[in-house]
Amino acid sequence: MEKKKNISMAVIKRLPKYHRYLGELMNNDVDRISSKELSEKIGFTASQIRQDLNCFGDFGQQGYGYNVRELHGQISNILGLTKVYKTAIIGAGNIGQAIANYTRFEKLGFSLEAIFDVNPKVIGLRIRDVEIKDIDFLSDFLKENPIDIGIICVPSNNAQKVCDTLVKNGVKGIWNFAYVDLVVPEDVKVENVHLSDSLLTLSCLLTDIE
Amino acid sequence: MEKKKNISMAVIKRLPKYHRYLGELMNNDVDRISSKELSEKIGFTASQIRQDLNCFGDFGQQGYGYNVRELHGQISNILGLTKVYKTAIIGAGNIGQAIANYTRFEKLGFSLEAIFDVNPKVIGLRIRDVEIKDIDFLSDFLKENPIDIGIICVPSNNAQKVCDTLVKNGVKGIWNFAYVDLVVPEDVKVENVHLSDSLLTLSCLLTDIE
DNA sequence: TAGATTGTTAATCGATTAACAATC
DNA sequence: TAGATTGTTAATCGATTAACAATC
Repeated sequence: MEKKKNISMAVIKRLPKYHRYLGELMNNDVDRISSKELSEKIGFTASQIRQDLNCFGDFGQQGYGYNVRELHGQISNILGLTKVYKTAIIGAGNIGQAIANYTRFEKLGFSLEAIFDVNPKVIGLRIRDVEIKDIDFLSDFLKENPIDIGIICVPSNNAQKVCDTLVKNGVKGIWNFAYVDLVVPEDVKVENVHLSDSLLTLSCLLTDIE
Repeated sequence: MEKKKNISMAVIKRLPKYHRYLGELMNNDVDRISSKELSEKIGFTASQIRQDLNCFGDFGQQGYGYNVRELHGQISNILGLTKVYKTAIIGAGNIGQAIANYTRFEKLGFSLEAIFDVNPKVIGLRIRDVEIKDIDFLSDFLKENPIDIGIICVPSNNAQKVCDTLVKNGVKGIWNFAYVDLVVPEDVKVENVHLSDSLLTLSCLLTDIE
């Protein structure tokens, strides 16, 4: 096993979109596609598509294009969708509950193992068969049940503390919905969903200036 | 009023982060900050910070740095936070309800005017004093009540249809949580929150390849 | 074989960083 | 005035696009 060292973040950020479009093509029983055709659907240039894919291997065939099913499988592989990731949600507020209720993530191979919260009113409740546990037991739980991805949905002021607990107990992936930038060791990966940033970006695009 | 024509998306995407960090500095009663100090906090280079800010004006002062309160105000202005945006949520499922329950967006000047759904079980319910309306009345509602930003939280297969209705009734900003790429006229801006893409990016970062 | 389309190198474009004169 | 720090130009770096030989 060797790290994907030289793959730029720009490329990685495009991979999920390839995965999605190829999945749709598969569902529509399309067998093959050229970079040119895919380009028209997905909105990247054909050149960029070929460059991106060639970061990972020679998946195409001259004169033919790409086999949709095979390419989808390759990208699934690159995205790490061939294994099951164990996840835990910390914070069962609005966003935590929303994420817990999603079923799409399960289908992609992300298994929700536990939910934690501080609020006695929600502790003991169940979301899709997963009981909300007292956050005081987070550390103990992680020691017994290794988790791959911690999904942080607590208020910003508690997020770093929760993050530290996760990291201390071996969690290597953090999906962070709190509006803070978390500090983690180098081997821990953080992916932020900063909804306010997203909304402000939109607001900026809608605004003219003097 | 003149368009921010030559500002790259890379710069725009950083603005919310400036806004957030400067807001925190203000809360901590910091009066002035140099690009170097801000660089250490925010994680961009000092040079990049100065370049970014100079896209919009000369906000600093040689030998002194930037006045925190003034710079925060300028960025609020650039982000369009000086006006109130009227928003409507379409789709009162998990994510729609979560967004509706957020109060931070109200504080930033985004006012939730209405919520729509197809499900008779939720129509008539209220989230923070906003009643969930029948989606059949969306078009009529928009004609009477101009909306700046439509927040699409319906399932992917209905998203484009909802989007078309919004656009047809003058909505210029779409905050899209559905997992599709929407087609809109050039003068309509779409900001996507594709949670699956985000999770898959994280999964990719956690994965080694052969 | 002829046509199509890849993989890949080279050229271009854009974004980031470095440097420094201007100036508070 | 001396020191600090900006605004801005120039240099570098990286990402995208174009071009085309290789080859199915």
